[in-house]
Amino acid sequence: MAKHDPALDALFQALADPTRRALLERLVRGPATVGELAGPFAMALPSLMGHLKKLETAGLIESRKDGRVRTCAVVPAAFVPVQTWLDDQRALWEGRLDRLDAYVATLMEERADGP
Amino acid sequence: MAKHDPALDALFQALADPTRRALLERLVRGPATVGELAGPFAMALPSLMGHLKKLETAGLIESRKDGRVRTCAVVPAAFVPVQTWLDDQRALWEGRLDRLDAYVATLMEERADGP
DNA sequence: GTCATGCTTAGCCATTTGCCTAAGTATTGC
DNA sequence: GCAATACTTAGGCAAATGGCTAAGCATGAC
Repeated sequence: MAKHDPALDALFQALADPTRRALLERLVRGPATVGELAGPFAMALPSLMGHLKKLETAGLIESRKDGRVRTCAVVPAAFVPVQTWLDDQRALWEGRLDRLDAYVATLMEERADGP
Repeated sequence: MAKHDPALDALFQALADPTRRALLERLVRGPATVGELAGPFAMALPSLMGHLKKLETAGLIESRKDGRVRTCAVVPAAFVPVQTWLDDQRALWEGRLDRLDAYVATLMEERADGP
């Protein structure tokens, strides 16, 4: 059990912004240049670059510069820790339900055996 | 397609903090009072209450006050939009791979039919 | 009633976030 | 070379975040 996973902090934080999620939604459909990514957004380029930087720092995207053009692509593996954390919580929750079921079953049996 | 889902903003934001994730990790195991939740944390009570408030605002937990004790419980359904967004992105990514496969297959056929 | 308990409210403070404009750098096209 | 293109860097600014202390307000125990 990780007591405090900074990678998860960065991942969830990166996903918490609508602009960054929109960028990812675009990039899962295929790589794009910074200019192409910026197109749909009513935002100054440096602001958008800031978002790309955060996505890259979190590991959610990678980018390479060819000449004067930077091309970005999503890194699907980066979503795994997020998915894993969510799955873990669901497993714990369901485990709790199972124990509750077992407990209720025990109560029922005791009642059936009772006076 | 939601152009900008504020609920997702709040959910991911809520999950981006290690203290709040730790609180959720505790609560998926069962309900707890504010005092019980605060126990393990080296943090002043008002700070921790702030985190609980954010979790509740995001819809990830619910709380009720009985007498002077407030009891909190996780709301598993609240995770659904997060999971859905992740699933959607994976589906889009996989769709892209499928189209890439199809494209490669087309190329291969063309080459086979070629001069 | 009085006091301890368990939150709650109010207010302050440092840092981070998200956005901007302006100016700079590196390629590419003519 | 010279200009246009595509980012990039630098710096500023308002608002949000995450933490604190101090004081307040119900409730439960005695």
